[in-house]
Amino acid sequence: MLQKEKKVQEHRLPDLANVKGKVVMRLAPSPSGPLHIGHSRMAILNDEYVKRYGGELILRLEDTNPANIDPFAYEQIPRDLEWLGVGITKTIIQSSRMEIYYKQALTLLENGHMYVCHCDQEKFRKTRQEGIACPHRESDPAENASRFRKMIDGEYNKGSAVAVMKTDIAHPNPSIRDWIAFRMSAAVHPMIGDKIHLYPTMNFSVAVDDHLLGLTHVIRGTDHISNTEKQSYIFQYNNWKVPEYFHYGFISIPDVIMKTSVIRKGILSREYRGWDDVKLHTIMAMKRRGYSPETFRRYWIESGLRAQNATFSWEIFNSMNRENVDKDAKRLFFVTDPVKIRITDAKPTVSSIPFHPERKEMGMRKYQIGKDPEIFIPRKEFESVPDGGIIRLKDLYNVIRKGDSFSYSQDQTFSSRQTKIVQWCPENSEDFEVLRPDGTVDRGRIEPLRSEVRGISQFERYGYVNLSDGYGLFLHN
RNA sequence: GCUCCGAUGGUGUAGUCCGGCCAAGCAUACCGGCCUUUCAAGCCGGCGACCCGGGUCCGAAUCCCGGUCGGAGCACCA
Repeated sequence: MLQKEKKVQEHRLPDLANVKGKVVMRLAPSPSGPLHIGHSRMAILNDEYVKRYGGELILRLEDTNPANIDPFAYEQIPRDLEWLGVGITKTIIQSSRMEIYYKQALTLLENGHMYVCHCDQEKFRKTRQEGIACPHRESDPAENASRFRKMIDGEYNKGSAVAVMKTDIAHPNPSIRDWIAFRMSAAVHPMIGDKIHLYPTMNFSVAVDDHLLGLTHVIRGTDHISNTEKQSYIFQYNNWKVPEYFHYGFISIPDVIMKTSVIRKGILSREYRGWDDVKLHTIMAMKRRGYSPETFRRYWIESGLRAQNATFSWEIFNSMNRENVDKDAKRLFFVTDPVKIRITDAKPTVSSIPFHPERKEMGMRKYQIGKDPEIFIPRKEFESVPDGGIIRLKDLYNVIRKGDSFSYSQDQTFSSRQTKIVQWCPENSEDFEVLRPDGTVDRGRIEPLRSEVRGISQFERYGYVNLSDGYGLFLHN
């Protein structure tokens, strides 16, 4: 059967400014854990533009803070991106580029654009807040360079020396005044071990790499606006061509833990089974529940990249996903909190219900129903029928309540508006559990032919459920 | 406090750069209808918005000024 093509207005991302031929863009997650739904936005937006204009999409793993790295992320992030349909053309890891950063720093130091500062953290913060230069700011470039080499060699401890980018000590925005470009860390880096203890800060390595990689366009959140200005000093000092920047507004996603460190803690404490726990919104977890990658793409394209902040809408996201999964979702009856009822003196029959009302080629669900059958219906429905009341067992027949049992109704007419239509399961149905993302479990009975259903099913009058794991994972209504 | 940004219905957006085709489009939610069969699907229909005040102009959601409200940044995180 032909599905009527639904008229959906095509949302289109605005054009990028200043495109000359191909574009080079990047994704720059920190490997502190697998990607979650929040990351999927920047990934898809960048991917869309590279696909529109042609060019390169570079995955740059930003691991210059050894204290916040999970080795698993290095392998999982590419998998997450692949599942989302994001086409990476090149992957680089910042921790393997230390020599490059050091070299750039030395040049900046020698040209007097950076200095090594030995003020303690408190003092550094205070003088900068007041817009006062510390004595180290005017030290000799050659001396700065030699101190920096000592930092590389690990001759200073954490906190006793930092390398600072000279900007404008009286800049109206205090955070832009002489910002820290390198600091010492005692931590052992999971990828490069403990041989290196001098690390660039994000603003330094990002600026250097954005240039070296030849980025033409950078789209990132508004939270990076002041970083863009900080980074512009490096471009200026080196006389580098500045990429085109665009900052999009922050989207807050309700009921989602965005902090990877919090998730990791929950995994360690066994609150979550792992990164793909149904209570989580990592790409892994959402994939497992049954969301389709097209949903992510469509949602983020429709959201666009306005400078305005917004709230993520699960209603809209789920509605889009429903459109993606419904055509392949076989229907099944799932009876929660089941009550077994006997139907007396019924007309023996074979129930015959399509797996999908609009796709008859998917076949029928057939069950032999005898003369005095016992079946299951939801307790809620059972309790709402008064003695003598009538209910329609969906796709079967009408029954009338008689005390605690039911009798077959001679009158089989009904109206979907006036008669209660209820899903049911035959006696040989199985126990079944559905895990919900709020951590609760719905227990009930599922019809035997569930064994023929893989992937996502629509449990009629209940919701969409992913059956892949042998038990149910609730997707959405 | 300082720096910067934004403001279209319940929610998400289109339109704003280059003022008229916008008495504002789409989606979702909601409401109603349809359907011998999903009181959470499907189809059809309906309700619902340009933050406020001035200005420019024949004409403003769109341009200018002021106000209000909201947000982001102000780390030896990214």
